[in-house]
Amino acid sequence: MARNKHPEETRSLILDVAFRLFMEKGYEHTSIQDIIQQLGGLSKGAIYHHFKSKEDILVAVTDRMTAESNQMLAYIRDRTDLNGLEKLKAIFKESINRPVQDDIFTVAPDFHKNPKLLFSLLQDTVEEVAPNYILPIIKQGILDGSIQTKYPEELAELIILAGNIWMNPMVFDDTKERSYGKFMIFRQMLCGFGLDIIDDEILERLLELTSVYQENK
Amino acid sequence: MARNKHPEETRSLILDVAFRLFMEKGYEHTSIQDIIQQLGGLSKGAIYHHFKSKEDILVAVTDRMTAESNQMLAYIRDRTDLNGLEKLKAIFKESINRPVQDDIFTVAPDFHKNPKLLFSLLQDTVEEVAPNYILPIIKQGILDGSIQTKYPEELAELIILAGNIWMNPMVFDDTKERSYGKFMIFRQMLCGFGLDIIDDEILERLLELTSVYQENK
DNA sequence: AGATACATACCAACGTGCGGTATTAAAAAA
DNA sequence: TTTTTTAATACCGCACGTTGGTATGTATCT
Repeated sequence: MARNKHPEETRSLILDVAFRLFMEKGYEHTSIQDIIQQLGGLSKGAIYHHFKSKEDILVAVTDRMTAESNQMLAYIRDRTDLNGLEKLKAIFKESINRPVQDDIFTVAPDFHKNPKLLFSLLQDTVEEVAPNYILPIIKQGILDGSIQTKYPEELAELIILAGNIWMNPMVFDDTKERSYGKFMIFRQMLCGFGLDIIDDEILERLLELTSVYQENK
Repeated sequence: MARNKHPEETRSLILDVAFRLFMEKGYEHTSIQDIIQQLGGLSKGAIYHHFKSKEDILVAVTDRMTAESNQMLAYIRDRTDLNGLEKLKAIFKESINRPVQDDIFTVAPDFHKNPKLLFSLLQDTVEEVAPNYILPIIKQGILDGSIQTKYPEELAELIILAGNIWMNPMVFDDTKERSYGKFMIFRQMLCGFGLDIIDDEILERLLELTSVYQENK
């Protein structure tokens, strides 16, 4: 096969295929051969030209998964018209409405059988999202008086872990009822921290989303 | 090598070695060969006589890790002299004092690089511990009036996930200060659910433990 | 005799490295 | 400006070492 003028497209194609296969069959049960076959004409050398290892592909895949979401987080974090509490509220509202989730929903992945991918997401949540996006917001909230806590780092981590991982209906394959219960408990937890950021509008949208996920399986 | 009169000892030995290696190098970077070498004289046939796959060894390892803890949970769950809230308190007190943790602490494992093992523990927590041990206690608490919630399943899951996974200093390699902060946030969370089960005695013991872990690394 | 507890030899599949080739864009020469 | 050279890039495809797993053999137990 001839050389491609736009290598980024090849790279992107590899990621497309890898993402789909990782979701469908799991990272560990997807071989480089599998990716090559679905790629149509490309060779092993091509893959190892663009990525230095299979694990490197996984990193790129998860990066692309979270990139869009992180952009939104950065935007809200850097707004100047909201106080800390309002920013938190905005984040949960947006993270539910944004299509990042929809993309993933259409694949209907099984994190249930994908420890590596889940772990990757966990890591990203704890090492990137919590300290770089949620923490600054909470710190601002402490300064402007809208949030009270003596342990902002840990609060940031707990909130985003619960919200992003535990509440994600894909991770533990929750039923609609289960998701609803989780959400109510999550809401109560936030209230316990003095964070009353979940309103009925958000709640409704969440129930819609979980329905979509249920139907697509 | 001659045949062993007590095959359970061989089985146990395999698990000992596997456990140590899984902790030190991670499940995926531990090969069957590695285990054989550290086993001293035993062969591949021996391993595959006692376990049907590498994954099967992992399951056995995690089972052994949680067995002791689960026994304690069952004991407290079935006591008749405590109400629900008191049982919850007893559980957190015991889970910190019990030596299961100490065993693990001496190895100073890196869950940080061990997606499979962490996932295994996560699964056990959600599918075994939460529904079979914590949930019955919460349900009892609802009946006897010591606990109030409309979503016992989800509350059980969140509490035990936070307590067993998030608060475990090994999972995300926390510093002493980090552990302290997490614990305080955890305490506040529980209070938010009307569960005032963390007293100063528990808090002190926890700080001791995390110190031990820090020194052993 | 038959089940158990291993040892040995082997296999297919895997991730990865590498020598080679075709294609391109940029620099140099005309 | 056009042509030529150069060096980097995009890709091929096979070979290599390792991996998890199996089939078969053998000694030892009940």
